[in-house]
Amino acid sequence: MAAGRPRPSYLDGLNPEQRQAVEALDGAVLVLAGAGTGKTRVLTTRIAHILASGRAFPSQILAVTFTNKAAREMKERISAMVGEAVEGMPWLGTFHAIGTKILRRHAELVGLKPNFTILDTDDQIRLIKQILSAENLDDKRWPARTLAGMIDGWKNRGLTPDQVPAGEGAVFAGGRGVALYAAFQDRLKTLNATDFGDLLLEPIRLFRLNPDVLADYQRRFRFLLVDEYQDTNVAQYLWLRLLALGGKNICCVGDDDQSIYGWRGAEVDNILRFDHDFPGATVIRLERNYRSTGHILAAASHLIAHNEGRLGKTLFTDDEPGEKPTVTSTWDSEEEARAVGEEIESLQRRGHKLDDTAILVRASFQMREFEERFITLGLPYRVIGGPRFYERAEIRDALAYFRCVVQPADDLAFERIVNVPKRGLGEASIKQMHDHARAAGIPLMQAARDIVETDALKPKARTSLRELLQCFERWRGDLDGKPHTELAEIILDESGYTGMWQQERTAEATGRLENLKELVRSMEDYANLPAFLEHVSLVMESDRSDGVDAVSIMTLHSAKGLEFETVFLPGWEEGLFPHQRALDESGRAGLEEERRLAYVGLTRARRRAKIYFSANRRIHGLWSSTIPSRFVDELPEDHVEVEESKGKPGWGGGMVSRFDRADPFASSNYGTPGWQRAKAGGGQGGGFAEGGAGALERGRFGGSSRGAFGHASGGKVIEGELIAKSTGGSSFSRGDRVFHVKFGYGEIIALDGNKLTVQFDKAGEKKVVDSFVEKV
DNA sequence: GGCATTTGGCTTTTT
DNA sequence: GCCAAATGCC
Repeated sequence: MAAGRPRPSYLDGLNPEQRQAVEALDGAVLVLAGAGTGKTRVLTTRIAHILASGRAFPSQILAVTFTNKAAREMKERISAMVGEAVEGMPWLGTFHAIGTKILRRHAELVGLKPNFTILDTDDQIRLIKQILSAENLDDKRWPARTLAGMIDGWKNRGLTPDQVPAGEGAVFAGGRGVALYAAFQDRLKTLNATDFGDLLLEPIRLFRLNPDVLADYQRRFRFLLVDEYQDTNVAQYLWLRLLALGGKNICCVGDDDQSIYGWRGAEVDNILRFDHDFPGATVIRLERNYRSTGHILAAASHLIAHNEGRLGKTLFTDDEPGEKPTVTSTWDSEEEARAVGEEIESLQRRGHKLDDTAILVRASFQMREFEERFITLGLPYRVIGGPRFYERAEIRDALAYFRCVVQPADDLAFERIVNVPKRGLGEASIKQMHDHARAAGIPLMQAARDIVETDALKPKARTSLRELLQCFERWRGDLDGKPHTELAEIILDESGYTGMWQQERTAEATGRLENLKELVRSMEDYANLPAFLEHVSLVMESDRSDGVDAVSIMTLHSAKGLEFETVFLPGWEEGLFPHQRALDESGRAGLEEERRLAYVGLTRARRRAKIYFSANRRIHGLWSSTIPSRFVDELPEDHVEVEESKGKPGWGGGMVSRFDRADPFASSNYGTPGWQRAKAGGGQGGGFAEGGAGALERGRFGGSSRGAFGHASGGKVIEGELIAKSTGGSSFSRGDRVFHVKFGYGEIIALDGNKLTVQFDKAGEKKVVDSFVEKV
């Protein structure tokens, strides 16, 4: 791999923009890589190029990703290009893994010991619960989850307790939010633990408090590379920015149109502001798409063009136009699943592989209907995502045992397993230990040791606690003596943990025992127990794909980065997609993120994209009539095919059946908000009028005066902003009784255009748009 | 302390 | 309507 050669082979096959992105090594570079434009290829080739050209040693390159999967993939691809040199790339990993590495090296500087534990979300919440109950706060009124969410939010924004804006902490527990955050941080330090947020926040604090340490890393990292830059949160941005100070060579790759994690703290602004943050930055656009056919790309591009806050790219392809994406309406979600099932079977008959097929849903509750249908059909499928291996109770219990052996001060782990299996050590016994531990300022396990020597506990409890403690002593003594996998088995056995599941003799218990075996097996790859635990807190995946040809079912979020020959996109209905909550909570920004999600969904398809919406869907148990998603309207007419529903009657005509029976306001299909607005005629009424009227016209599928996807008059409407543009059309008046799908029954107490103030019987006073309620 | 019943919530998810 | 968690009872 001589540097002198005119054109190293790894540059072969790159298009001019990709090549520019690979070769522009100096200064700040932003690569705006549209969907399917070869983003990962550019990133990995760029690293190969840095190495091959001798600009830096592997250890001088910092390359960060979000997921372990992405990091692994990058490692593999780089080593394929440059050989084993990657072995020496110690700084390629997730933000959290690299943060941990830095933090362990300098733990003392931020009040931790190098062997600190990393708490996952579950531990974090249990700890917060303890703090809340110690403060005598009613956990009904002030749930630990809520505070955990707030703390995560602050950490995502890089805020330590003293930096939280005054007003923000005030909303929790009567102004005690920030104090509780501070208390939580204190507890973490006492436990020698961090949560995920700290893995970013603490390095920032470390760097700020110790400029010499920072300078050291700034010197070390000659090149910085960041994957999925649109997903970075403020803390990650600050972290990067500190490291990049002094005119570093930083290269961020991302796509603002695929930013779908705003709700967990990602700041699209980071990418939108890049050239402001790094003056003189080179911006390179990758717009040549190698994935999808022309029609799919056109549909996706046209859809995403409805977003305002974007940098703008124009994707193009040399591929044939191919099949137009289809839009199919169904009567209800059951028929939708049936239609998708039939289509897949038909594709299968024509020789398509199920592996090349995916169903991408907005919310996971949608999956069940497809699963049920596929079971009936005998169609193999796999659900991607869902509960992760290490989140399963048995795995967490086993890990807690191991943690107690390795880290006697790990109170959370000890508390988790002290009475699992049942040892007669209930709440009362645990309280004893807690009180003593707190009073003496010692870890729980040590407190337990003291208590065993007194007669504070009943003889029975005392004996079993003593036995447990003796076990831990013994296991700890074997840490160096026995191979760690063997020790792990001994621990699970002698503690009675495996015995507990064996006794249950249910299919579920068998599965759990399998998982435990799998856990022990996976330990073989690590040198010892501590090394394994270190790894497991950050990584640990369950995707054991079994090699069977099967349809993939997953959420749109987990589909990002994947691609399939055929993609089914069901549930394109207002309220579900875009999701009502995204609109309510984040208004326009929420809508744009939902639209990006739709864009991500469409661009997963190589040759076929099939969109569905159904007229009725069960939401929280209630059958509700629904309206096609505005995203359907935003697809370009010329690039989309409208299909008749496979099932019998489409919309207008005498539909009957289940809906009528299950519907609380029976026989009133024609009285639903959609119909009322349709009757009122087009743009009136604001709210969903546009979608509603259009939908019904399309519903008959006779084609309408506006064309299949003609845009109705009136501007875009975003719920949550409660646009009052309607005049006259409203048929409501004060005192009317109304029904709302979410809030139930209530009485109108005030009107303002199409905005109603309703006193709901159960939900209290709310402001709603009239199109959401119906007269009763 | 363990089991049965009631309650509440219900978008997306990584580390 | 369904599920997990929390409460209440024995």
